[in-house]
Amino acid sequence: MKNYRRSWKDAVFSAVESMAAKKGLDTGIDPDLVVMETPPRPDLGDMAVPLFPFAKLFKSPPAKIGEELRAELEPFAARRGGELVPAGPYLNIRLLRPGVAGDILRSAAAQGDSYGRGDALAGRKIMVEFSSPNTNKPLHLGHLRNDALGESVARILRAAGAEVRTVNLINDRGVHICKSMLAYRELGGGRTPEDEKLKSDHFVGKYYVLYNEMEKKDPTAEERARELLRRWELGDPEVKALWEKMNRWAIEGIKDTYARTGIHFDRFYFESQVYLKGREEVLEGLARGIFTRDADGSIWVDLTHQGLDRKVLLRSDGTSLYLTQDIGTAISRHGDWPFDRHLYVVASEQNYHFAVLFHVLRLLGHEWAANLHHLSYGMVNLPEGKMKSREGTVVDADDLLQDLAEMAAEEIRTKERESEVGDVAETAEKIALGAVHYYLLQSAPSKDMVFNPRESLSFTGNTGPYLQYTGARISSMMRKREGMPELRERAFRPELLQGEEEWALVKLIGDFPETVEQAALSYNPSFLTAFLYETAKTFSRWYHDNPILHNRDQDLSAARVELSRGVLQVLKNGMDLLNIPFLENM
RNA sequence: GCGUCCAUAGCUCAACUGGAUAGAGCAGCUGCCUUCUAAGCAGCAGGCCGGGGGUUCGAGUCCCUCUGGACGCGCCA
Repeated sequence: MKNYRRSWKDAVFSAVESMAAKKGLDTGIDPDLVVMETPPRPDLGDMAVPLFPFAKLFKSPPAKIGEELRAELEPFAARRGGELVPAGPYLNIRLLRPGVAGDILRSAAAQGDSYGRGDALAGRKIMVEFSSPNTNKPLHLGHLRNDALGESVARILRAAGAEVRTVNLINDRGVHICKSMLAYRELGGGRTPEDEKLKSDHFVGKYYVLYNEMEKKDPTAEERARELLRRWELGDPEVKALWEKMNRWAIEGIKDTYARTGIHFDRFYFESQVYLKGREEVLEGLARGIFTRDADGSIWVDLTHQGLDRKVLLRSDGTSLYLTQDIGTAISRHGDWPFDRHLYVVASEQNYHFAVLFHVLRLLGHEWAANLHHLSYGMVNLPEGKMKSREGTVVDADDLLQDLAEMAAEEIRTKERESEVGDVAETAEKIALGAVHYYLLQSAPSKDMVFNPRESLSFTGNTGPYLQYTGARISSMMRKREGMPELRERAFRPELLQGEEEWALVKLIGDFPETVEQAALSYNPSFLTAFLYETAKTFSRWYHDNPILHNRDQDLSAARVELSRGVLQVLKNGMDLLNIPFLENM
C-alpha cells in the first residue's frame, strides 16, 4: 500500500500546487500539508485527504476546495483507475481493487519470508544493548520485558535494512556479586547446583537470598562482603576462584534462559573487564578543564546549566563509578564498531543516569554522543504493586515460563490435540513464549504495565496464542490444499476477491511493510502487535463464513487461497519480528 | 524541595503521532461445533478520555494549572 499512498500523495501535492498557481498564489507550499489518512469506515474509501489546511491556504470552504482538487486530480485518477469521492471536508480516494489486490498478493508471495523488509535504515549501523543482567541472581519478569523489547527492536531494525549488533553487558562485579559469594562461602559447604538439583543461576540466587537473611541478623555481613570486594580488586586468588565458579554458574543459567526464549547477542561484554576504562577519559577531561576536582580529590562534572546536577565522576580514592564505566564503554564501543546509532534498552528508572551520561560524552567532544539513545521502558508491576525481592514477590522468568508451558500443555490435552501437535512439550513451550512476548510487547515501551500472573496470560482473545492459532489454522488449510491438484493448477484471478473483508485483508497485507518501518523508526514493536492482531482478527472473521477450499467455483477458491497465503506470510514474518514462535499446528 | 514520566470501560491495553461516530481483550450476560482447528465467530452491556482553563477550523493527543500516582535527584549499580 505504501507505494500507492506515496504516489497518490505526490499527485495530490502537485494538484494543490497547480491550484495555487491558477489562483496566482505563492506556490511554495509545504508538502507536509498533504496528509494521507485512512477513513474511519472502509466504505468511505481507501485513503483520505483532509482539506482543512488548504481551506486556510486558499481562504475558501473545505468542500469547495474538495471539488477543485478533485477536478485537478481527475486525470491522474483516470490513469490509475482510482475513484475520487468528495466527502465534506475530506477528499476520499477509492482504489481500483483487482489491480491493487493482484499487485500486493503477488508481491507478498514472491518475497516470501522477506516480505516486509525494507530499506528505510539501509546502510545504518545500529548497536543495541539490552538485558545486562547481574550475576548474583536469575532473570525475573523485568528482564523478560527488557529482553523481549531488545530482541524485537533489533529484529525490526534489521528488517528495516539496518546493520545491527546486539550486545549484552554482564554486570559481574561489585558488592552485590560479593554478597552471594559471601553467603555461599559461609553457608554453601562446597555444594554445587547438581547436588541441589537446581538450575545453576537459581542456585546462585538462593545464596543471594540467604545473604539478605544473614544481613538482617548480622550487621557485620555487609562489611564482610566489602572485604571480599577489596580482595577481589587486589586479585586474591581464592576470592577470584570463588568468583569465577559462581559467575560461571550464574551466566550458564542465564544463557540457558536466553536460548529458551530465543534471545541472541552478537557480543558479550563483561563489566569486570571494562570497568577500569573511563577513568582515563575522566582524567583527561579534568586536564582539559572540562571537569573540576574537589579538595578531597573527587572529580566532578557540573551539569546544572542542563537542568541536571553536579555529578561525581571519580571517587576521592580515585576509583570509578557506574557512570565512569559507562563513559568508558561507550567510547571503546564506538572505537570497536563505529555505529550510527546506539540504543540502550534500560528501564526508565535510569532516565537520569543516561541523560547525564550523554551530556558528559558530548562535553568530552564526542559528536557521536548525539546518536546515543536510551530506549527507556516502564516497570512491570504486580497488582499489589512493585515486585520486591525482600518480600519474595519477584516473578522468576524460568518459573513463569514453566507454569505457562504447563498450562498450555494441559490445554492441548483437554482439546485432545496431542496427535496433531506431535511434541506436546515443545508446542506448549512455544505457546508459553508466544503468550509472554506478545503480552510484554503489546503496550508502548515507555509505559509502566501491570502484570497479573493469574489473568494476564490467558490464551484467548488479544494474545500471542491467538496469532499462533490463526497461523496454525491457515497452515493446516494449506496442507489440505496440497492434496487438491485441480485447485493448485488454477491461475490466480484477483478480480474474484470482491468482498469487503477480502479487500480489507488485501490492504492489511499491503500495509505490513509500512508497519514494520513505523515500528523500526519509533523503536516500538507495539505497532506490530496491534497490526498482527487486527490482521488475524479480520482473517478469522472472514474465514468463519467464507469457505476457502470448498467452493463450487474453483477459481474463487484459488483466489481465496492466494489471499490466505498472503495473510499467513504476514503473520509468520511479523511474529518472527516479535519473537513469537510460529506454529504449523496447535 | 526539584526534575522526568504517567492518568482512557470494573480490570489490562489501543487510538494511524492534531482529524470524521474513542476501539480491542479479559471479566459478566446471549447465541453458534454431522462443513477448511470452538485457543474460534457473532451479539448485549459497559465512557464527562482524572478536574479546570487555554491554543486550533478541529484536542484523548499540544500549552498552563490543580489533583492523584510512578521513577529519579548516592563518592550504590
